[in-house]
Amino acid sequence: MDGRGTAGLLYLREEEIRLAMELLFYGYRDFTAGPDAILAELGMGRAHHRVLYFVGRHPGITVSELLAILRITKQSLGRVLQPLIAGGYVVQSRGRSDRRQRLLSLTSAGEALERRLFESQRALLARAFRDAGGPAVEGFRKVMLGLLGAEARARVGLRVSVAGAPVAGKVA
Amino acid sequence: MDGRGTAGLLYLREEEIRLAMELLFYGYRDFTAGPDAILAELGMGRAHHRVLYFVGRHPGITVSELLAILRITKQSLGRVLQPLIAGGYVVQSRGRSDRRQRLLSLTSAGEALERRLFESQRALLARAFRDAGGPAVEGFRKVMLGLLGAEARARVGLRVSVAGAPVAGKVA
DNA sequence: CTTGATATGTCAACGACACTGACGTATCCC
DNA sequence: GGGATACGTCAGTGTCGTTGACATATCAAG
Repeated sequence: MDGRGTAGLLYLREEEIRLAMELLFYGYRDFTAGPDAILAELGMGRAHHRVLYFVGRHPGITVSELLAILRITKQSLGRVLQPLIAGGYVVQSRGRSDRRQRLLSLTSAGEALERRLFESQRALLARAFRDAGGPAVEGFRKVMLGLLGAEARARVGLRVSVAGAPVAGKVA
Repeated sequence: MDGRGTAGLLYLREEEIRLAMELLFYGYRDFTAGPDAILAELGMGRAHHRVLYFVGRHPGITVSELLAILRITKQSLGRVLQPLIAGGYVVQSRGRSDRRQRLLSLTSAGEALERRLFESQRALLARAFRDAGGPAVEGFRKVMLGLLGAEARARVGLRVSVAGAPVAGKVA
């Protein structure tokens, strides 16, 4: 009736791809809206959140490692890290084996703020997970993992493969 | 053995949430890397891509509608729209029923560029979909939809519910 | 036909967050 | 001692968002 033939499949395929693109665009934006609002009140932005998050996840992380995760320059990190240190959210300590390193950790104030930002996103994500159901969450992880480059996949890959399973060992 | 009791469940739950957060962070970044590189060669950025994308999706869209989708100010849009018009990627035409409106459409050059950007992301997304499998893709859509706010959900919600089904009607 | 609302454009200033390039210091390691 | 490494910082630039103010064209209603 429409004479599309195989082109019809390509059309649907493209629609599926574009739908996913829009879900990622809107989803990422709405997912970050909560923390953005909280941070704005404190005169901070998304870059501060990222530092708080990864320092919280990796206490004692070096500046170099943090730069590699965020993929920004040290100049960019400095602009956001200094206020966090001055504001009492992050502390530096010299490396024990290598005294050139500055190991970063959260203060209790830093932990509290990171927790507050986390809870904002946790609420949204937990609701989305609950509404979608367990198998859907598993599918979500699979697809998202496929979007990661080699470097990022190496960072989270192991955790994806065991997510949901009651593993007692360290997950970091 | 570790005496966690119910706290253990909460711990795993939090790990699951943090994993999703990191997947979204790394995934969004790596997903946009392809277009970013192409656009950089043309002296454009991600904002130009978004305009090209949504104008391509909605030929004849008004400036107001585009602003509502992107959630930016007209000043921000202007800075990115003017170069696209000057570069011959987008054309404006006065609205027929309302001559105040400037309806936006892509030129053939605009369509070609949008197509090039699209193909870059399509390749990545198609591979992720294929590797993950059909049910996983369905789960991905469900979870992502749950992250959208009411406004964005109204824009893509209908399409999500019928995605994958061979619907002949209009999908926009 | 005047008048108020609407759609759009634009000037100016600013802020957040990224970049390159260059340089300095402390420390490590050979 | 000397080169490499880890980190910090100064200076300049670019993208992309913001607010505020103002101009113009057009619509829609009294």
